Amino acid sequence: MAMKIQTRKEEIIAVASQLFKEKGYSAVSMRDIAQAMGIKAASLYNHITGKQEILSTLILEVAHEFTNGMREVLERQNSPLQKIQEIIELHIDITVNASEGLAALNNDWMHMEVSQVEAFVQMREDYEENFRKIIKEGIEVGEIQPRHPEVILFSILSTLRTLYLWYQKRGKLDVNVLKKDLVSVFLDGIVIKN
Amino acid sequence: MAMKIQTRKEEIIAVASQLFKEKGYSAVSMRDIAQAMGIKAASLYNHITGKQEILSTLILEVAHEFTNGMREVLERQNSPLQKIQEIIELHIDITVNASEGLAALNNDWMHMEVSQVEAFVQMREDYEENFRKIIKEGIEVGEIQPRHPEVILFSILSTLRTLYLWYQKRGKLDVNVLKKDLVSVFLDGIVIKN
DNA sequence: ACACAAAACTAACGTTTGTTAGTAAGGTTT
DNA sequence: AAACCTTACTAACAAACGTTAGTTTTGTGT
Repeated sequence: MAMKIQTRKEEIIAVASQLFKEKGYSAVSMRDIAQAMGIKAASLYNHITGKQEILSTLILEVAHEFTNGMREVLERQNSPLQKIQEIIELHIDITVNASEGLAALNNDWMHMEVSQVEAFVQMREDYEENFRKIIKEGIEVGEIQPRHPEVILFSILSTLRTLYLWYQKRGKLDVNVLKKDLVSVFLDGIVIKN
Repeated sequence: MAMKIQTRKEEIIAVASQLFKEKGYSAVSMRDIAQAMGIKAASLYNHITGKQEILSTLILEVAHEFTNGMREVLERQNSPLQKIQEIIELHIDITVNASEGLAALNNDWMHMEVSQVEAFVQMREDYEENFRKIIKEGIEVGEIQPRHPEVILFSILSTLRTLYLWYQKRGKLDVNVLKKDLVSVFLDGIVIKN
């Protein structure tokens, strides 16, 4: 369930995120956003300072959800395998609830202001480093197969990051089924052993 | 090893694909491309008919590599599991050899002409449908775990499609190690069974 | 009914966009 | 040396861009 829209600014960001998802940030004009809201472009500036603010608000909002989610996973101090399962579920939950911002986060982060790009890249690297440590720990304690950690990290993260492209297109796959199957694919693989 | 550049048109497309990868098609101007080549924007039009032609040439080139690769996989008539392994290797090979066009193919296909978008989407759907059939067949003959085929399809394909973002950033992972580990992650999973 | 703030409007600005026209420089063929 | 491509150039175009200024409409509280 999406959060109820309260302010006009949030409404603009919601409409814009939809358009960004379809065509990308650079291909969406302020006039496009305004038209989608039934107003004129100049009117947008009563609520926001500029186009870049729409983008960065949108991206940093979702980025913080990931950062907070990761912090909670680490705080619970479960086993590496359980942590990985929780991260998979975290991504699925965010995708289901905030899927609009994910396209911008994945594809348009480089169009924010320079200082914000730097902060974003740092956040993303920290996130990946946390994930990498969990995988390495799992290998060390013998829970995870001794594959190149980078390959495992990238396989899981790629899938989770592009989930938004896929969810809702394939008519309403149940969230819990998705969680179960996705965890199963990554943890157990797809092969049936004899 | 990238193919040696022969015509001036190919050179333009090579330079443009690099820029598209960094900022996206819409954020790259003809003047940007020209400057990267050390000439003026108007000079580009001696070799190409317009900006969209650069994009569609680039995208359709790579798309055909995938289509041809899939056809060869199907022709060899191996077992479903072997076919999946070959598809994974196909993507890795294309990523290593033609990584520049993959960003445009993934993110900017909607900026082609309408008729080309339609052709592209059809090609992509056919490709996915072929892959889906392989997975379903694998489940039927008992080679693959009875998970939702869509989840398996999407997991593998998401990873393969965004491989270009990772490869070469993570300093020169050996191609054969990558193939082996990636196949292993998807087929066998990451868990060590007792 | 009046005042005030929120949010819309029109009009315009300076840039940047993709692209075209016309032309000059260089190399190769005749 | 003349003719001819190829490929670059300058100059300019109309359209679209993000954004600002100033003004009018709309809704709410007094």
